[in-house]
Amino acid sequence: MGDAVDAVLAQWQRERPDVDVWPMGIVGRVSRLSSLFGRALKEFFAEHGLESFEFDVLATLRRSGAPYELTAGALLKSAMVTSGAITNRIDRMEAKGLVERVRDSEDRRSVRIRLTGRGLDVVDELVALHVANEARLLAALDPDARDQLAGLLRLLLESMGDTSLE
Amino acid sequence: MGDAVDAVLAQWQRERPDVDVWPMGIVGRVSRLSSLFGRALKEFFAEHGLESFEFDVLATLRRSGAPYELTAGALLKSAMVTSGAITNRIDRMEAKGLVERVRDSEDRRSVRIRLTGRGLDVVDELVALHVANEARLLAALDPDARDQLAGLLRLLLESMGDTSLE
DNA sequence: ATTGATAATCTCAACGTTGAGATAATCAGC
DNA sequence: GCTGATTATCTCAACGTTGAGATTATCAAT
Repeated sequence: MGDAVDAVLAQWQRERPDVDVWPMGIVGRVSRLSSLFGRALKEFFAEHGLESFEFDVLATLRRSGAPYELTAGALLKSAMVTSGAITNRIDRMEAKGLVERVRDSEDRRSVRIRLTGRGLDVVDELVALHVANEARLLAALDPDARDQLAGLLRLLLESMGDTSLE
Repeated sequence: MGDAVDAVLAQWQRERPDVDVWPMGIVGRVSRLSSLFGRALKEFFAEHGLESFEFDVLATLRRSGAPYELTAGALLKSAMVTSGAITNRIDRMEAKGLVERVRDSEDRRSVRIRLTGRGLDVVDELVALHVANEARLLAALDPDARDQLAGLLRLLLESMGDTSLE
């Protein structure tokens, strides 16, 4: 009974009973869980010859709908990384033939990143397997618990301004 | 109404109605939330002249109780990073006078990392402020919601083997 | 039209992590 | 006591991200 964070909370309670460290029970767990999920996904994608970030870019383009293209800026926000990272990622994915850069003729500052035929095939073949793998990681939750958890996380994200529109 | 992940789920529903992507509603939110928490904490610690990882090491040593020392290996597991990263972090914290290395006379392979007086002062002064800052980030949750969320996250962590003992 | 402000992307040096291998110490079995 | 396996930490080259600045394009106001 108890995860690693329970042990942390118990230690604080013993050492600093004057401080109620309950927030660590949430922030700490979110952080550890994110790290564990990240490792599991990395392993899964490696088995399919992809980096995690590659699937992330492919999926972002795929779910945006035909013609499967977005600006570099849109990809950057979605991935929550800096501009240098996106440039680097797209460079490598372009070299692998998963995406291509298309200069926007309307606004020539923009670069549209477009899924290639191969990129579309890869993501369409993988998405169901990926979701099944994630479902496996979440097998400890019954359907009610899933909804509760998603709802609580949504509440926090909204309160921190993580909305889609802006 | 709706966070960024809701928008992602709606896109998938439109583009690939044959795949039920509910797991992304949890894995994706945990990942985004962890990233947002990380940024907020980084900012908070910077205001107090620390890196996030520095507080993390200080706190891990502090809550272990007197004499406030742990092996490099214990710190490594707690921080979920690799050995190279811990060596590097301790090097820098030693240079700043926050911790010191003590070779274990029982097992001379081990190195015990010990809080200095200054390190102890820093963490003891900061922990209450840090927790208050985290509580601010979680203000959207009422006490019941906090307990529910912590419980659901614990369930997942336990199922993924994130236990304290081993 | 010109000017200045804003916007989108790319460049690149500094920095931190990873992860395999090196080093050194301890343990288990013969 | 040796020998081999194991354990703990450190080393270091490869790699990816950050973030400030450069570049190029567009927009707004005059």
